[in-house]
Amino acid sequence: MKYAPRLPRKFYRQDTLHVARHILGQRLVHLEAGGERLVGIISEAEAYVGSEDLACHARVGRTQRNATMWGEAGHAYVYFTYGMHWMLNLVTERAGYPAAVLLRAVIPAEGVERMRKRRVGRPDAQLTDGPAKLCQAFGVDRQFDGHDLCGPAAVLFIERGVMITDQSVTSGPRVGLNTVAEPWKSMPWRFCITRSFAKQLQEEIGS
DNA sequence: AGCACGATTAACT
DNA sequence: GTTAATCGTGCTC
Repeated sequence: MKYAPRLPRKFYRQDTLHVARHILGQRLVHLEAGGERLVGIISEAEAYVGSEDLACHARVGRTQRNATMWGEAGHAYVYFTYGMHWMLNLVTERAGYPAAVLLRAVIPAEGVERMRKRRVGRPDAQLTDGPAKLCQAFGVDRQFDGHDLCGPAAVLFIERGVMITDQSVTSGPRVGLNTVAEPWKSMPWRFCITRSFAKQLQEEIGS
């Protein structure tokens, strides 16, 4: 069995908005310790760009929690919020500049049984359709903060997937920024695959 | 040492 | 539509 190539570090070094837009259609992969291979096609992502962006964790400066965002591109920034949820981000741009892309949803493609086990009682459509849900389904938590997605030992990384044309992408304001000041609250830095194209992808996976 | 809150979710009305 | 759950984090005292 031959797998698609993994996205190289130079991909993550690009402008964060570009990465957020072009991560759509790529494949999030977790090679579990037990040998299981989990894959999801990325269908929604958001950009968080620098200390000036008042929605970005970097707004408070560098802390122990957000330090990974200041590091080299191509690493995972995983943080804990709301007392119970983990969030997975991909660090972007140059080292020393804090920016990342939040993965908000994927379409399950491989290892669905494992995801169902981690998300007991949920219908398949709700296995990975939220940033905390996909972390739960993929078993992503604190231990992956700082994980090198591009290193030879990576067990969490992004594989090349399908190209998504502009007509199959929507963008809009980021989600959950209730107390964030303008203009940051309304910047259209959230990117989604359209419903119809997502449906098409799901049918291809199912067949 | 104490406190308010969050890049959410699930279960309500 | 609203709200409780639940705790690490960063800020204040």
